[in-house]
Amino acid sequence: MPSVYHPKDVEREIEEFWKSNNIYKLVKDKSAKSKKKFYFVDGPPYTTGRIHLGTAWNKVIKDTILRFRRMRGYNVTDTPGWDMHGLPIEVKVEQELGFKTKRDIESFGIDKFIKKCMNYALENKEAMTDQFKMLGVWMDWENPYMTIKADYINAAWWTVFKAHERGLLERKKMVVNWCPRCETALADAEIEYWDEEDPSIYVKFPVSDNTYIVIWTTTPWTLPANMAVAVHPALEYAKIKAMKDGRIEYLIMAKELAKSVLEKGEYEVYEIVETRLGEDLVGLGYQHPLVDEVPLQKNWKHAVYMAEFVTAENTGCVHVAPGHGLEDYELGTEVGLEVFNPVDDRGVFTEQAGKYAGLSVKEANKIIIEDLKNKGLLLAEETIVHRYGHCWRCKSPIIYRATEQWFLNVSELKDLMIDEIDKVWWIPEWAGMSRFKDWVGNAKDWCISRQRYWGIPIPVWICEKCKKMKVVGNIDEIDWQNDLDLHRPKIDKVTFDCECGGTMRRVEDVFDVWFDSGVASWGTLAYPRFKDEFNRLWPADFITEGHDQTRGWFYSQLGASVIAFSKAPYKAVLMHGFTLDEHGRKMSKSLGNVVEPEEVVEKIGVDSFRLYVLSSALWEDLRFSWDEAKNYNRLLNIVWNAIRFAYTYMSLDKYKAKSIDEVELAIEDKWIISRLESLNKLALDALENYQLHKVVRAFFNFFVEDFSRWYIQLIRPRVWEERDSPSKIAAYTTVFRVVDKAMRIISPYMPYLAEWIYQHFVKEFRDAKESIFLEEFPEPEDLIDEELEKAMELAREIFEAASNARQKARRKLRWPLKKLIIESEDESVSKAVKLVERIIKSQCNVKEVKVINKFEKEVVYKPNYKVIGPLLKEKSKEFIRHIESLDEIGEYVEFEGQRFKADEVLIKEYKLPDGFVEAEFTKGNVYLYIELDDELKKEAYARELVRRIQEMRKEMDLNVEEFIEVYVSLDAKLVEGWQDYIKNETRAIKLRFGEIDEGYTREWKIDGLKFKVAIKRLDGIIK
RNA sequence: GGGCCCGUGGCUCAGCCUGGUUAGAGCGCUCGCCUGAUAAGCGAGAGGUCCGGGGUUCGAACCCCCGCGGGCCCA
Repeated sequence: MPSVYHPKDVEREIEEFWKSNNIYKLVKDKSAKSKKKFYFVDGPPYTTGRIHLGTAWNKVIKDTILRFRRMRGYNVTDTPGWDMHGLPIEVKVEQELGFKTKRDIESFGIDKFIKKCMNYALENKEAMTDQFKMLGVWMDWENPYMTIKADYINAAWWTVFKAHERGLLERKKMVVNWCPRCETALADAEIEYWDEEDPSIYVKFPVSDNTYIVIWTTTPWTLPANMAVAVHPALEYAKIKAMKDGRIEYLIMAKELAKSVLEKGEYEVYEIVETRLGEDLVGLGYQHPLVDEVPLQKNWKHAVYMAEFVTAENTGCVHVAPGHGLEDYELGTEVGLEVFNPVDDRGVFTEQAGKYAGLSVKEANKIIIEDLKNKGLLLAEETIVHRYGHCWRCKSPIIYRATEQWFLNVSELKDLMIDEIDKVWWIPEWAGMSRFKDWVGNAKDWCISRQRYWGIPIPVWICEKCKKMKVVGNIDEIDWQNDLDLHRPKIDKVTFDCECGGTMRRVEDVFDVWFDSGVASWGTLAYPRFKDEFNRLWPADFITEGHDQTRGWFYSQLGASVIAFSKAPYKAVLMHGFTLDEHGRKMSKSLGNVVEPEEVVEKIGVDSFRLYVLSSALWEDLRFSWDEAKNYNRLLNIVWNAIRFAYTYMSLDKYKAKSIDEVELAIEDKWIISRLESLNKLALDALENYQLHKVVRAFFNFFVEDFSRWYIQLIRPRVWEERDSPSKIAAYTTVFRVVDKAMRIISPYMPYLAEWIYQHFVKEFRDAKESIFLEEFPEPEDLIDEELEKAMELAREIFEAASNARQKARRKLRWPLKKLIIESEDESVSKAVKLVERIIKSQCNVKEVKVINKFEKEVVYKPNYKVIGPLLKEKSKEFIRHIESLDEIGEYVEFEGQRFKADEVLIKEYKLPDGFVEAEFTKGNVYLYIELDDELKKEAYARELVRRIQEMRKEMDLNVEEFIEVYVSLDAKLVEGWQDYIKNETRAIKLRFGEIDEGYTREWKIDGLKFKVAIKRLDGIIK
């Protein structure tokens, strides 16, 4: 084994091994034989071309779960998916071609444009596949599901057909989010909000000559489409007589808001002349403020209506434009207002807007404000910073427009959806029960149509003559040749003959891309073209995505599935967090804080990366910290070194695996085996319950803390015993069991290193499978001994306390000490210590360990001057002398007829007997006797000498098994009785004291005593 | 305005569901130790109003309520 863990080498070797031996396929074949199914559906990443840290995290979670399930004997579905349609790609291609509007696309040619989009998606898919593979993600990369393929499109069409059958598909005029750049409708899920500065104006709508009703708006451009004013029925409104620049006006607005509005309008004096409830204002007519500029407005009557959505904010009177607001539209439909929308697809005013025709809404804002000012209708003008919606792809501010769109009426299915949410296992629970339910509870009908090109064509054909509608639910109803045929513009040429003799043509729209992925749980199985797999697998056993998918994929899938099957499409959903930078900010190019997965993997290796991202609660955001990530590399290095230590000796001794029943286990062996089984139990439970982070912690706690830092230290002497020593074989057997099992447990998390260890360590000592991933995930065995685990815990605590005491007394661990006294009132301590006494002795390097209830200490009372002084003043000295004369001190001290509480006037101190140093542990104290007698000193010197000879052997670069001759310029008496020990430890054939002979020589110092050591190597001489 | 989540040493995070020793870990810092796992490793020390306030309880980081701060989503 190489002396240092180089993740790159490990990854390269294992990747090559997997590839040339077809391991993934072997694992799949094995998995395929199982009857236990595990249907996982991949949330398809959008083919943007590069994965980021979040996507990497996402796939690592999935891969870890899938590897675990395969090892648990499940037949795992691991089809990866790709989300390949939609605006993001269109926008990218448009940018590449320098296009500004849809007209550019039309003149370029839709067919060529679609081809570009398709190539773009396919190329990106390839690039991203490589990136995922680089993370060790084992999925069926050769056979992914793609939203652009015929089978998949068929699934989408079939779903819409189902909706149609159930009367849930509807074309209706509705106010929708509209992107003026992309010239299409957008779903709520496609809107990004951020703060933006907008005008905030108060406008007077003329009721009569000098009377006005005052409204407020941040979108002056919607005023040309104003049709009404809404007031809240129960709100109190006031008519106010107000004066400004010598003119008197009567203004109508909510009474409680009047003051602030009038101040904004800089009115000098004002008084309320009349108040009325909102409901009493209904029917009050007014003149459209821009009637001269928008002549069409003359055709309609404008008046006040009441509406519940009005709140006591701004003026309490709401400008209503049914063509530009959802609530406005709903009110308009209710009371029969005209839905006037003089804005076209590009966000430009049409001829209907009179004076404003040809202006974009943004440009019109300024001019409209100017016009209102000139007409004396602008009460006040300010700006406001508020959250405004933007197109998720091109970032343009959206507008609201009433247009004809296709809807899935999912709001009718809300109750069913919520019932289904209850049946799903959510991890964490609040992801579904609180967050998701809240979103679904507010769900509106789903606008699934987009006026775009690169998407699944909506399979609705309408007769030009009689308007009869046909929904195609099966792609075989039309003539198609290859997988990618079913796109625009080809599909647009397909027509059907109508019964009426007319021709049916397809509506031009394509689907909202969220609808694509919404059908993934059956689309990936090519249902309904093929039914077997679907019948066997559906619904999904497990999905996992980030919390942004609450309104995204969790929702689109639930909606589509409830339409198609009246049932949730998944049984368990793990919601994970976002990756943020280490300060908790979003990673973004503009902030310059983006960390690329490649960079991380390059620096610390795939396994470290995977362990890092799986180490904290998955549903919480991950603040990426380089220091933390690097730490996992360090931990793996410890794992490596621990295994390397064992490997060195086990391979030297040509160890062959034995069962633990065949050897006589020492107490520490039984202990680490018990710990191993505890880990096994915890890991299995955590993985089955999707608590992935718990395993990472437990694993390192076990492998680094228990195994490397403690167990290996305990067995070191056993490892150096002669070749056939049963105690050594028992240690090897234990080590082997630990490594073998622990690697299988952690292999889903760190596939490369675990496989490497399996190939180079496990296979060396036992018959093994071709790959660790052909092994079973270990089943916990009944070898947990809690009493022993507790006892060992205590031993470690005592060791730490003893180390602490040594540190205080400056006694190196290498120097043996006479005795260690453990003081504890806890009955269990003495029992536990007995169990592990040998270990405590050897680790603490003491000759004797004793447990007692009470360590006798001399009690010394010292006067508490701080208290005594102020209390007794000039008598203090006398009092102190009195105390010093007492032989014994009870609870009270009598002095000149007064009683003092002893613990108030005295400070009680304990004095340890000479030679002892104290330290505490959780269940008591330890007392270490640190005085050295001659015998101990000889041993200490011997150990010091051994240490130095070893150091020199290393400097000479000697083989571990090589023999030497040693000369030491010391008096042999100093190590009397320890000469054999020294020879044994250093593999010295000869050990001479006195004069230095020849060989490699160095000067040393022990305890201030200077001397020389010379070492001669004995080439070729074997004892 | 509403929903959800988060707030624990300088930093990154466990623990909270299911209340119970002296609240843990890693990193960083200081001081040591060990060493044929050695371009490693280990220990100790310092460092905490568990966001604040109230409540329930014999007992609250944990359960409840009210605030404050941050994030996401909605209006």
